[in-house]
Amino acid sequence: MPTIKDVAKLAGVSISTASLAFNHPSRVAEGTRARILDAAKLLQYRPNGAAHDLRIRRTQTIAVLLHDLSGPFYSELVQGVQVEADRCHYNVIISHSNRQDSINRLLYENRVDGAILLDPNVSDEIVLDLADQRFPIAALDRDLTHDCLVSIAADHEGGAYEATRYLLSAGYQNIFFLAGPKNSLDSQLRFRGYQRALIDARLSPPDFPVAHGDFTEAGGMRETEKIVRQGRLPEAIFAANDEMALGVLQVLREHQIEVPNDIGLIGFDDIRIAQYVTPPLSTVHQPMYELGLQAMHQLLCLLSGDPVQPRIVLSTSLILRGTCPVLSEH
Amino acid sequence: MPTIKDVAKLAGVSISTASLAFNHPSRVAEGTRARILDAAKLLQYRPNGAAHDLRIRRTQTIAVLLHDLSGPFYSELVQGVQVEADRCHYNVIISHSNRQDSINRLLYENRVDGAILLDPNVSDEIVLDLADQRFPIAALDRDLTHDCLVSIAADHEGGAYEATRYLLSAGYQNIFFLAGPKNSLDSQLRFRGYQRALIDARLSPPDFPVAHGDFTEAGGMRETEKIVRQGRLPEAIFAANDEMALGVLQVLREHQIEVPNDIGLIGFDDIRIAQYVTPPLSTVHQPMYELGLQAMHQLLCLLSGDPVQPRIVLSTSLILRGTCPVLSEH
DNA sequence: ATGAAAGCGCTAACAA
DNA sequence: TTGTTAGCGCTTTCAT
Repeated sequence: MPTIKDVAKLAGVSISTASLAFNHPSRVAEGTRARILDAAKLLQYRPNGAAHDLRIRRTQTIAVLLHDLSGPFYSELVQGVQVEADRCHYNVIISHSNRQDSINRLLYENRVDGAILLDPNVSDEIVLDLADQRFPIAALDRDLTHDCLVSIAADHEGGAYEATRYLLSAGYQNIFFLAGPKNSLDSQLRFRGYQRALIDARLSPPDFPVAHGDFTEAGGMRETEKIVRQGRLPEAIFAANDEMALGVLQVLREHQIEVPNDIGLIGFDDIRIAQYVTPPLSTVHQPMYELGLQAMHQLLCLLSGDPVQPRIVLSTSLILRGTCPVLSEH
Repeated sequence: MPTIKDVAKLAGVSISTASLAFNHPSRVAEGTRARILDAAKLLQYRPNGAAHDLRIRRTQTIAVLLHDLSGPFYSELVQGVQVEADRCHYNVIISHSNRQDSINRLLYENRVDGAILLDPNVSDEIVLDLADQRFPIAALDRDLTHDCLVSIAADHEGGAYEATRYLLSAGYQNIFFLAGPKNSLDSQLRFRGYQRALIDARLSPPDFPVAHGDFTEAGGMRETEKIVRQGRLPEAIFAANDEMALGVLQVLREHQIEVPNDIGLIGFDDIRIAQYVTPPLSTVHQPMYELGLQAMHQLLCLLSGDPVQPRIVLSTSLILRGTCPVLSEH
């Protein structure tokens, strides 16, 4: 494997001139440069990235850690990240491993200049530890404060509040909340919004009917089965995410319970499938693209020492489709 | 930023002993090791990956290049890759940039030990050039031969043949093929399968009714609109991918053309949405997970010098759902 | 415009 | 078991 040394030798110049020819073409005579480039081509020279990075002490790369990349959901996020990264000539690599050493490798070994984290597998502790070591991080859907870190999230609580309020205004009284895993911050925030809407509407706190799914379609089915079997059908269900709502919809259909006539349903996320099911799923849209864009933007500010907004919350929007009545005055 | 030198100094040992403590713990006395680890923790030492990689001349990392990561479609592929990589302690990074320099960086600058390519943006020429330079590659959905390269693909032609044959056996005669972009190998192969099925069935080659979409839902809609407007509705449509089939379905519904009674439809890929639309889309399933697994497996063989299967074709399977009649004898 | 030389942080002979 | 030493391939002063 040829090195820059071989190229220099073949071109009859010193190593430094060869290096110059690649990195600052204008600082080397045209003829010399041509000779060097020719030599490189002839030898099939491939620069060694590790040596380069070691020397300049930067990688010009940021990592995006996702624990799950199913759905165009994350695709949009990455799209946003990519656009902003491209604008500033940064490179993006995505990792979606669950192996701890693989994560460490990226975060702890200076293999990237910073990271965007959307991965519940990485504990808050680790995130703060990294930030302590001045590793710039954009954390999505976390509630963390640190001067080397920015937090970005959709307004989960506000979105849930709006959805619940809407259900209420559509005449549904008894609204069931299908939560996500107990330790999910997103789910907790969405529950809070739901709760607040109910309290606001009734003045006295009711006995919130809640079950915990696991954010999967199967989990949604399971919990819905239970509800149906117990014969205590609510007037509406607000699912903490669309995946579970998909499961709800399916079980409801199996039992010939009509949506939205017999029961209303709203999900959260606005995954692509939401618009294809029958009836199309009403849901709370998260601005994933914008989230990605902002995350990358703030991260770049962190990297360049520019002032950042340490905490960004982006608005969601309620998408009314077929699983709840569409009120004209809305 | 502390280096291994600082750690060594604080622990009162030489640099090499410190290095040993990290890389071959058993080769250093327990007490010494403990001191070194303590020092590292105290200093918040972070190994420098670039220096490490430069020295050992390997990255223990492979790149997966995707031009599009929407859909659980690619998620499954990556899942397969990851599982196999984990088994062999390799790291995986995913890149989904379209910027040429970003791609080069990964492929041409020794930043990874090998790559899995599923990205039509990278030309066959470049792929062969890389292989020439002994950069190990697993190429998906390409027709390439090289001793430093493995080709992996689903049996596009066979899958299309089976789907078309099925449509024929279900009684549809006039079957329209909605192709992908003209330069797409996948689309070409699928067309070939379709063509062969028709020829086999009729003995004399018919005038194949074909239109070219662009593999998107919007493209599917556009082409279907044309067909409908011209009033020359075929008995069935075989779409070169599910995205386009989604568009077909939608336009058909808008025109109150009933599927599968008025017209049959089969797609290709088995994206997740396929099972959620109404009626659920019949399609040809590609074993994405298996494809990813095999790609990574062969790549690892290439990397370790083990014998490889230079060309792997995995079977597809016809998934019968609601957009074509389900024949009992099938 | 070009070259000599130092050194980025690390690993691995080899020697002690 | 530990230390000495020589690079890995590259960029970048600083001379010339």
